[in-house]
Amino acid sequence: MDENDDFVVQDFLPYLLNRAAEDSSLAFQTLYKGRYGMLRTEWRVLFHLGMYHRMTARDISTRAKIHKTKISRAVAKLSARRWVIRNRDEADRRSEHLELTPAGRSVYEDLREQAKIYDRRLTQEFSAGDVALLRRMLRQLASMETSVDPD
Amino acid sequence: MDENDDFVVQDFLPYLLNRAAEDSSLAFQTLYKGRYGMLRTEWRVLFHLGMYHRMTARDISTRAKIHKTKISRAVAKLSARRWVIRNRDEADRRSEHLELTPAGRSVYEDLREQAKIYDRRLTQEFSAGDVALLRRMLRQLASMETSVDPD
DNA sequence: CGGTAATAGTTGGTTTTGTAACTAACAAGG
DNA sequence: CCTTGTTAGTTACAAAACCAACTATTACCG
Repeated sequence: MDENDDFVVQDFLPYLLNRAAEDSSLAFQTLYKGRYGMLRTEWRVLFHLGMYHRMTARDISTRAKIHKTKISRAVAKLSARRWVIRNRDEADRRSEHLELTPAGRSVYEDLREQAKIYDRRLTQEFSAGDVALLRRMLRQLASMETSVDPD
Repeated sequence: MDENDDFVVQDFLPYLLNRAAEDSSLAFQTLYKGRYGMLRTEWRVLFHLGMYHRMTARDISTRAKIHKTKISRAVAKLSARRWVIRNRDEADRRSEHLELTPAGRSVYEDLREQAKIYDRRLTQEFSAGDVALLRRMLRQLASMETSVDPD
């Protein structure tokens, strides 16, 4: 237990990441919460459907690494609000395909626009190169693929 | 709502930050949970006391941006385990000064060592310069001061 | 086929968090 | 002093997350 070495827990990467994540998410959270009464998981499910147009709960679970129970409840709410439509797969009746309704899509479009603005505000104090590097490192830390694989 | 512009929500910084934070914290979380049955807030309180030796709940709240109810509960648990000692401030009997016991300090020392190792593992695939930049950017995004101000 | 295992999604019960109200102690102005 | 306001910390109740067991359906394999 060497007391006088260089590592300080305040620089511990998971700590810094969590702090940055919490703080940077806060204002945007109040936006989708206040404007649409959505929870974070609902917003995440919504934007995945906005991007990929047609996914099963399992697809979202795999891609976004969200547990299936959270997705199940999020989809239930989104579907009750008629923002998402569920279509049972007739070839495999266990799973169902999810899609945004036009109403759901307009919510998505709105929040996507807001996210874009918000993202710019967060990154404006950094150089474009630094921001690009930051995103690359974050993706790698999250063991996400850098490339966007098609369906 | 321009569909074919460049912004994709998957690059949304709060999303990337949250994913990286969750994934990078996971293994370490199982460590302090499994080894000491601690929650994240308890670990955070512990390491703040490990660094600063003597703080009030409010000090921790301010510095770590943790809500006072969470700290209250964390301190209650840490104190029940005799890892933290509470000393009421006789000049202002509302607040109490918190310190690690020897047992608490040895838990801290152990976890700090583990954190150091874990941090190295997380960052080893990046260059030292990139990691330094990453930490700087994360601190800035969390609106934390870069300098460590003394008590 | 028939039985066991695996998968998609849901539900229930327990923890954990978040929010608001609370107690106790101090501060400040009349 | 004594009312009003503020601060440190705790507690209670509601919302959300977590984990385990459950149903329904398909896959595998003797």
